[in-house]
Amino acid sequence: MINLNNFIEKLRKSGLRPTKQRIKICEILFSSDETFHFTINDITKIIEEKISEKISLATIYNTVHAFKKKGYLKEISINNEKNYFDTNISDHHHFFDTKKNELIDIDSNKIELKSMPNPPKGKSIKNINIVINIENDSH
Amino acid sequence: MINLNNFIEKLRKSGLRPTKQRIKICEILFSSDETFHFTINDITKIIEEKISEKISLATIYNTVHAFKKKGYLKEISINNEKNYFDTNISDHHHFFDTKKNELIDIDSNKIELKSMPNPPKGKSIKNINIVINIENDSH
DNA sequence: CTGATTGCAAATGCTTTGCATACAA
DNA sequence: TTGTATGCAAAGCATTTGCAATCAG
Repeated sequence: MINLNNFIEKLRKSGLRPTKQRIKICEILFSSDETFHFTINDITKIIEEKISEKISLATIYNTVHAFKKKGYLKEISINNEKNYFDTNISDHHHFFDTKKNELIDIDSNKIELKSMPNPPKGKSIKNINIVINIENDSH
Repeated sequence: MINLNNFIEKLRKSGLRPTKQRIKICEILFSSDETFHFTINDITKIIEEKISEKISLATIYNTVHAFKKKGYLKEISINNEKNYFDTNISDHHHFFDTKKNELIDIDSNKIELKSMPNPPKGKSIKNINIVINIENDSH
């Protein structure tokens, strides 16, 4: 049983007013302990289907970006077609199923670089982004 | 000295008619041996500045996509903001300078994975995409 | 000639913005 | 009451599409 007060607390703590819309979106995103990968379109559909009161698209964009800024979500670059967000904010990488357009987390310690190339002079490494594209066998 | 006939040949061989526009774009992209990273906007500007006759945006899109389909270009996913193409079609990865929005190639053999995570059942690895974001020192 | 290619303008898709209304504190 | 947040419709931007005019073979 999920306690909405947790979400309300969470929002308040980070300086976001706990509005009906934000709480609803929290419920959708953070009710499960499992990682949730989604596009704006995905949650918009979920809201349309499961929720009695509509939330405007602008608010959905606002909220997702606010959550990202507060560190509750990570934005993921997979390809140039879709923009994904991830409730797993830890340092990690992804499998991407190119047929099903589905993301699977890869723990950071499961994937290590043997030889790391030196960054150009005067530059240092900020972060590393690894996507392993996968497809069905028999190719 | 670049011979346009090379481009004309190249185009003909792959079944693309060597039009004025396509040859011009070949010149811009393939005259140097060095890797060239660009967005559609980049070449559009180059064409506007350096070329007497304009090439319509639709044709630029057409041509770049045709070249990609023929294997002369690779499309690169760096982030969700810009869509890059690369004249280096070999298997390789990239540094991305997040301040200058600049790409630098990393040879495939300079960056090896120590431990490779197993793909989910029934799936096999298609390709791996690594982007190392870099920034100026003193951060 | 004949089908491929170009160029324009309109259409699309996704995201952002401006502003009046509603809401939380 | 006061500043935030919402929702709508309009605007923005990158990309694609439809189609008539043009070009290559």
